Amino acid sequence: MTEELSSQYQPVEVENRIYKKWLDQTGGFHAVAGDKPVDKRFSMVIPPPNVTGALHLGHAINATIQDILARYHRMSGHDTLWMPGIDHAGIATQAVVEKTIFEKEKKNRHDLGREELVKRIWEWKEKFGNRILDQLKAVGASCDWPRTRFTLDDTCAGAVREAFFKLFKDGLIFRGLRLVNWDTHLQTAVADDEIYHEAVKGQMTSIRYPIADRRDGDPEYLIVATTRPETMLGDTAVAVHSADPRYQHLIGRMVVIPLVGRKIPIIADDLLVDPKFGTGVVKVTPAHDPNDYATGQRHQLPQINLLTPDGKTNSAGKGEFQGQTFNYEGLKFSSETRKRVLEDLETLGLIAEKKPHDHEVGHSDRSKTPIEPYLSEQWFVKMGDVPGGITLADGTKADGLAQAAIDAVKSGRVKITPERYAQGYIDWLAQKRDWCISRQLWWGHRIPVWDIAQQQEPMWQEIVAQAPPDNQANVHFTTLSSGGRRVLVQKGADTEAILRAGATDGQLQFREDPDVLDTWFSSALWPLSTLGWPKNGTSDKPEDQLLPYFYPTSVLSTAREILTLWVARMVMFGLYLHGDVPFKQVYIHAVIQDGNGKPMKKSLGNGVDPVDIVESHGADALRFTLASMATETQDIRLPVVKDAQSGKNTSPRFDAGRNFANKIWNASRFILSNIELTTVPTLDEVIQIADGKYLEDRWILSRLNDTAARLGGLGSSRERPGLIDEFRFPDVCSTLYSFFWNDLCDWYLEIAKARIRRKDPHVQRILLYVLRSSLALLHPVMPFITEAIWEKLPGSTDLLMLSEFPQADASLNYPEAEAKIRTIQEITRAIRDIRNQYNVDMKRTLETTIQTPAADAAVISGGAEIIQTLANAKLIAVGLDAKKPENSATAVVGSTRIFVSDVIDRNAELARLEKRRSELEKLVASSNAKLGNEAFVAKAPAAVVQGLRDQLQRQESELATVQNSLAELAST
RNA sequence: GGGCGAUUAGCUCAGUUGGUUAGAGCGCAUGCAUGACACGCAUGAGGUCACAGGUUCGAAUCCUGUAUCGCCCA
Repeated sequence: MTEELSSQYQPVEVENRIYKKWLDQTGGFHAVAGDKPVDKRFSMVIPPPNVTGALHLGHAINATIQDILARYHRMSGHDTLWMPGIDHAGIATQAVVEKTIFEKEKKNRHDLGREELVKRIWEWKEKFGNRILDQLKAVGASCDWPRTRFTLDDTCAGAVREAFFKLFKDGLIFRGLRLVNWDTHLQTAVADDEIYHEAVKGQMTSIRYPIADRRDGDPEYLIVATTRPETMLGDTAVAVHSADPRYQHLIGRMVVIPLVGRKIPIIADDLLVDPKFGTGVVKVTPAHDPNDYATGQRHQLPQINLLTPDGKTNSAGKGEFQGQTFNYEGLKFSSETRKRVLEDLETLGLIAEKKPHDHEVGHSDRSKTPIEPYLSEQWFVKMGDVPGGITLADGTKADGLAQAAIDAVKSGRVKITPERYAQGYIDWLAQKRDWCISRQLWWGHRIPVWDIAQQQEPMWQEIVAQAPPDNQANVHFTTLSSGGRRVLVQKGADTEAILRAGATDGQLQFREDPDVLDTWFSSALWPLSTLGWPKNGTSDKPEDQLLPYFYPTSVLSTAREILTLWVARMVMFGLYLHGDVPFKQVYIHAVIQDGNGKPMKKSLGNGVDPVDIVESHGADALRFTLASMATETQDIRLPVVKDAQSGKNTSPRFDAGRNFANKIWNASRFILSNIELTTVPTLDEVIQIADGKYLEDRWILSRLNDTAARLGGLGSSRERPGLIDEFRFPDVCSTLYSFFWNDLCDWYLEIAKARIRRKDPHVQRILLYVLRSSLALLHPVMPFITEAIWEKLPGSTDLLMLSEFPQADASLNYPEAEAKIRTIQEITRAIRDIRNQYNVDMKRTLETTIQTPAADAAVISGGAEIIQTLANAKLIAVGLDAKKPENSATAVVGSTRIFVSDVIDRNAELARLEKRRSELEKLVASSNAKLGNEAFVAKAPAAVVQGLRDQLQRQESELATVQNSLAELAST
């Protein structure tokens, strides 16, 4: 044994081998639908990482958390499914691949064409897209790999089609003209979360708008300040505050837009206008600013779009003013047009003031170019309430999609941990803002909508009517309320064939919608699609059994920034499409920052690559450290340092995990090299041994049992939840750590060494039993090292990961042994303290006399062997009448006095005792003050008062003992 | 501007309904090659719980306000 285990744990040597062994023996952690009751099933879906992604610490901490849960539940005998997969991440992926192609071939997407670009992205995906999954494996993730899904694969595509079709038929998808965030470089709408804001040095320009039809007392101009003068070409009003005395009388009158010459009304809008800011007059450009858009809606103002999709001024950007013509068409909107507008205004003398002004400008995360608010036709999912309500898949009614998702959290059907995050979720949904789901991209789920030439609709109807009935149900015609376009929506491959057949005949004209769906649309279906929806146990195929068995999933563990974008939408779709919530619990994990509280970012160079840590410290060390950090606060700091040798970022925090792994390795090595057993003893055998003469055996079993109870709770159905069930991962780690390191290694192994040396078979059994259980308790957090040691246990054949998670057992509770060992530990520490204080060599045995009341004397005498071993002491006498030897040092523990002979240093002794006396006097004074307070004695619970009295008595007794010792010292 | 979080030992964090002397790891100090482990062992030092009020017999804990940092939403 010893020769094959090195004295330092080498994780790289074992991790690959162990992971392969798991894969081989479990079919890749494969789970199938079984026949267990609901409370014996456990399922999770992984938040699918982007296909372009590489593992970062956020992934690593979340994978660790999920894997702890998965392994714990699997070991608890639950059918456990952890569904893995990756997200096609529409805009991010397309941008990455487009960039690569451009760098290599100097071709853009239009040069390649749609089909070719999509083909190239698929090739790229096949080549690089699984990297992050391999990295997750390096961390130990026990996902059901054979089931790995991709949001763009056929199964997910089927779910997307089905969902879109149902939403559309129910009138919950509509076409609308809305202001969207427009990326003029990529020429697509982008979501709010794909935008970052950057401070830009700009200019606040005050422009004079002439008042039309001036009357007496009217000013000549209204002065309007703006940072974006080019948008004035699309102004459709100017707004003032209704209570502003400067302008009240002008409300309802008109101004003329310079350069354009259009007359626009002066309106009152108290939401838009802050009369204290600037001149108190605001221009309103509904088509180019979100606030103005809302204002436009309130006042039914026209919307004038000035922008072409590629960011230039369109034909609306011209006009006549004061007899001159101005035309900005074709100029770049926010740069060239702005410059020209300012020049022209300057020439006309209409600029009242210019001053520098820093403001925040939204930039596209993908192209890094400024975002333009852009009025365009997009597809939306209706989030708000619908007259008459909507019907969810279980037949119940809801006011609307957003409301259904709000109610699921409010009613507790979905429980969010930490609870405070529920409010943000509810507040966001309560806005019920319609969800723009179309993206002008090529990489993604194509929107399954076809425009039909109006006169051909009868022909369509005819073709469909001739199709098999099954297929007829898969198409839906409608006329859009906006614009009156006829469209057809369809799902299923067969109907698509019909469409294409009709088209190739040349008789029919239809145009497939060019856009793709927002990536979150397919992500929102993730728990459904990965489990096989819309199929629902409709066939005997195993993959069709997953949905009824594992849905709703048990836990979703994720980061807070996607609570709204992703979690809320999954809840919505789960209820609407399948009639139940997608998960019962949501756990939001903390975000790891660097040591200065800054988020880890590539651009800051402050990130730690988890793969580096796996290489330098081992996956178990990484996991233990991350789990120790997974608190319920929102941010956690990880001090980052650059490793001098490798030049890579790392953190000393990971050493704690590595050291713990090494400790586990060496303790196991020690135990295994000293046992001569061929099987692991049973619980009954161990209880029989514990009932023998060795106090420490009962104690360590009791400590082990307490650890199991804390981690996993009590009872087979966990009537009392354990730390893992409550997501208290740092407590899980510290409980494991203190049991294994302090109780087992520091105390039990040291006590047991004498019996180990004389090959006591009983101590071997206790050691093996405790080690085996410890490995099982540690396994969810540190799977590799525990599995590797497990292999070496006598008679070991099965995988640890498939063994039973130890349950607490009342017959292993030994409270009396725990109390006795506590006393023995105190005495031992006191003797060791004297040895340290007086610098006595470890090799010298200390002759010790202990003066103590009868009750403690029995305990101490019973534990004499332990004390003598661990403190290298020899107990000369123990008892109330034990006398202080000449020239001895004194330690005081409660009312016990410990005399260590022949180490006396009078001054040091005096100092020690004085210090303790001073501490005790303060404590006694404090306790006396409390007990002297009549209000306290009258109002505090009796138990608290009595507790304090007992404490005071102990303090006084110890103080008397110390004073006694001081007096003795003075008299010698 | 609105909401949320954090502020406890040099550092990173615990501290579960208010109640006995506020804990851990790292770091620090002293000693130690001890038949598992120096990625170790033993012992120790180190905290007016951000600040100011308040409630209470009693506050790190509850309330109000202030400051600093951070996150989310607009």
